[in-house]
Amino acid sequence: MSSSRDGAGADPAELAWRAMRSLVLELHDKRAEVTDALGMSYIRAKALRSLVGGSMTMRELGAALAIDASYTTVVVDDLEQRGLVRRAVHDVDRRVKVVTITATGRAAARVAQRIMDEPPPALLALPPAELARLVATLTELVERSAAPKSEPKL
Amino acid sequence: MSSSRDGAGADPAELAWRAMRSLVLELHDKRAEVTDALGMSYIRAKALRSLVGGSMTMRELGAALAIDASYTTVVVDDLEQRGLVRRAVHDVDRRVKVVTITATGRAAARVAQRIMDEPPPALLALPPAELARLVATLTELVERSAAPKSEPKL
DNA sequence: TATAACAATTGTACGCCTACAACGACCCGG
DNA sequence: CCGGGTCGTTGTAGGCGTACAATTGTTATA
Repeated sequence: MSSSRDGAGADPAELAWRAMRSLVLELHDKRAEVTDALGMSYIRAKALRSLVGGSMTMRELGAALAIDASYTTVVVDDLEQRGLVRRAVHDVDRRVKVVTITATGRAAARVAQRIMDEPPPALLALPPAELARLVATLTELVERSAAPKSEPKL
Repeated sequence: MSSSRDGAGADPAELAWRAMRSLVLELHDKRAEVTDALGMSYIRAKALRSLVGGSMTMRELGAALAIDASYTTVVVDDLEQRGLVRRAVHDVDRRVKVVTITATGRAAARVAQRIMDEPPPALLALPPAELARLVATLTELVERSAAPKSEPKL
């Protein structure tokens, strides 16, 4: 019973994975920081970040946030009341509404983005060579984990 | 505006951090897997995992989960009704109740732990040398991030 | 012994999110 | 023009957590 003990995984891959999860989930909960700094729920901040790239329809925004259409209305209502977002009727199709981020909304989105992208101090203190290797390994892991849909030719 | 663009962070540390967050939060949402597999909320699964190490009082369990005393009652009520946990009055102090995990509860906790500890396939496919370097770097990051309380001597 | 302190419970109210039903306004094809 | 489909909205119900207030049973203290 030395290989499947309670909390002492000896497998290197498992060790790496647990360390990663610990860093992201426990040691540096950026999500909590964001909601705290902006005074809004995480999904609202995510909506703002989504809108930085350009205006979207309610439907598109809901899809981007993976939330229900009705809840999309609730979220946009809230953001609009805060003056972070504007709603306008689409020019050609008057059914759809186009959500556009405002200047203040953009500022809030920037704050959120900066908080989430700010690396832990320990990461900044890493020797350049070691950091470079880490980046190489991690980006490869991301690529190989992201939707391995039957290798897109190439 | 080439250094502070919208989503193209050039800083290596930032790249590493974003990759890590992407892996843990988006690409491999173990938390969702656990709640899905066990049919219970994450905090309930966390309660079970906490109890594997030994019985705890309601108060201790609440502290371990960082939840309110009243909500601790709710959680334990639920786990007890599922037969995953037992409540007993403390021998010496009859105010406190000792929560003990059952055999089935232990099995559920094991399932949860296994899901969360299971590394992404891409991580398992890494060359041993690269994996070893990754583990070394990550564990150091964890150590340096975890409560840097004025260097405990030594 | 009176009284304070503590553990657990119950109850209430709220915030956040999911899921679903129903509706009005609108577009589009027949 | 009419009927079917789409878009956004409103409403409802529920799960999950957080945060308090109040209560009961029990222990410790003055």
